[in-house]
Amino acid sequence: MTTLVDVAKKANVSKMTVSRVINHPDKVTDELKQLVYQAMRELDYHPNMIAKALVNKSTRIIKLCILEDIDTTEPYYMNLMIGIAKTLDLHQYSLQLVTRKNFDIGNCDGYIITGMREQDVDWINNLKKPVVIFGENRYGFDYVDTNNKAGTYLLAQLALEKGYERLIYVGIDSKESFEYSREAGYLQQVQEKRMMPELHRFGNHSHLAEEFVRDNWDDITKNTAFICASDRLAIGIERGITRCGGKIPDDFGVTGFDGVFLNQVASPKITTIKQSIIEMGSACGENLLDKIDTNAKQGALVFEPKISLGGTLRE
Amino acid sequence: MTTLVDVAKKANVSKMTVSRVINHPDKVTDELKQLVYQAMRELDYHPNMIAKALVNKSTRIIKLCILEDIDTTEPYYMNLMIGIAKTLDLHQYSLQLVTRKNFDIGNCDGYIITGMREQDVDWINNLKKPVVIFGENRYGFDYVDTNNKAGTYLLAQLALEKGYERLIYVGIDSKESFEYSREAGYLQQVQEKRMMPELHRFGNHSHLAEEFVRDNWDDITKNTAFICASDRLAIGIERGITRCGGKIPDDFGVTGFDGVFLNQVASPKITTIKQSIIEMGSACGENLLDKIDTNAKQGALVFEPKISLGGTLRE
DNA sequence: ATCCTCAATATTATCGGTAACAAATTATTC
DNA sequence: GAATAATTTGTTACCGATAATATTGAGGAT
Repeated sequence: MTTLVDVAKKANVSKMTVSRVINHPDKVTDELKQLVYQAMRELDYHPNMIAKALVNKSTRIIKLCILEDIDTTEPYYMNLMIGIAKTLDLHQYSLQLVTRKNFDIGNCDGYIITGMREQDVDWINNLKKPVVIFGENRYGFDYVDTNNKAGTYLLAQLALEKGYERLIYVGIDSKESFEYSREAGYLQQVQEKRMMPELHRFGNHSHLAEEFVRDNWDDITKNTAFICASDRLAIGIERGITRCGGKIPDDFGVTGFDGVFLNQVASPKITTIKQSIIEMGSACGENLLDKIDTNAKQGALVFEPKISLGGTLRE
Repeated sequence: MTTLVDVAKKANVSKMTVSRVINHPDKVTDELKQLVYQAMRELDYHPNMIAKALVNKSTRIIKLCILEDIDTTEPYYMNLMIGIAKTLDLHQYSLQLVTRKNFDIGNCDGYIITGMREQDVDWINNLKKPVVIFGENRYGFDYVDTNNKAGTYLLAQLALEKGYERLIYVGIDSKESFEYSREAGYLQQVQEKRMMPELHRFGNHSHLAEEFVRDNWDDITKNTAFICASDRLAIGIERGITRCGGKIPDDFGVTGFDGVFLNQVASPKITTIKQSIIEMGSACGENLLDKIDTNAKQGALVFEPKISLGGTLRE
């Protein structure tokens, strides 16, 4: 392994100059800088992160804290982890998976938190290290998420374009920010078209949505599309309609949200919002590392939603 | 953060003595050792891994090299990674995901390799850092795997106990060690019972197994059980039998192998071997870290298979 | 020419450990 | 009981980087 000193010798400067070329290039004359760059190239120099970490008193560990229950059959967290790990590995950081319980065991340089709820706010505010939240929030924490509002807005728009005349929103019975945003997207679309909003909320289980359809089958007129807040609910609606003898997509439309795994099981596949969780995970990592380096607020990083066409809307 | 020096002061010894208590406790008198332990406890001392890494010229990075294509919807690799990461995090190592292509970018302390084939042997032999293979092999590399032979042996035994009178083995058309072992398990069971072995091999796709059933439906007598080398093949067999009007499990039995995700989609669920990939991943990590510390061969670590009962065998 | 700035570069100390060597203590031998 | 060997503990140097401080040298003012 070539070190600073090797480069310094080759360039005929002190090792401090080499260090400065890397960390404060503006404080070195161009002439020397060129010499140093040249030497670094010739020796294929890569800084030793461990030495850096030692003097910076850093750990090169990032903790990923998942506050909700993990369903390992959902590739959601797999993708999130892959995305985060990709970035962290690139910078030679190590990812540590923690829960709220073992959160405080061992040091780290920063946190990525997902599944945050209102009750976690105080706790997060008191953390001493940089934090990035995966999932939108309204408490001013830096976060990365899909544009939830735009997602339902676009799906509702698409449903209307396909000729469905009534839009029923099927939401998740929860006070989380993403749910409000998804409702807001639906509402905005419906209001722009001067339609009657119809909202229902359930726990995020397919059978609850299915029951809803069966219980209200008589009131569900043909040419209705259901804008659902999750694929899970959408699958329940789809099943309910099919069991009641309704025809998808001819007489009824269904849209979901999330579309990672569940969609593979549904038939026909749900028209839904496809989130690039891997990419978003990477972004979480990048944001957090930036924040650690510069100590600067990162703000919100919002990914624009992409519609994944299934067979639950016409055409 | 308390350091060696803090502990040394408190215990009234030199920091070298503290270091020795940690790394070479046999070279320190019990008396001093007790003093030092006491001080460490009182100050809640945890060694700084980064400093350790610097002086040991280690990177605290382990590369996980997956040589086959990753299907992110299969929780297989997710679980493997979770298992490995769990162990590595505990020891403050960082996991880096690499492919054969970007394998040489950046340093590391050791490798975990999965999906190894014959053609990779020379390459692995030439690696300069400790290696543990995930998946059995016959080239003397340290590895972690399920006892593949015992798996099919047990499933075949179970099928016979349930009264199926003919056992057909449906294997994967590949020269990999695990496949030979699974065949061997079936063969041993069949030979012990002095039955005629019947082996078939296909690429690992459900539709190939399904076609096989349809093409040979006339020759497939009632009361036959299919011992398959993978869940994927088992699902194909299951579908083939059902489509041909056969009754599972009354007239036909099916067993699989692996049972991570696919099994959730099958109906009825396949009776298969359940592998605790997470645990095996942890074991890979432990083995590798041991190997890095002690430089000693770890040998093979074989997990005994557990049968996961589905609905594809009688009773 | 002398003194003073200010910028560019070099030197030194430090992060928290460990190995190699030196010193001190104890045990063994004749 | 002195000489020597063996064991235990302490000192020093070093791993590879960076911050703080010291040094050098060029240009400006007097």
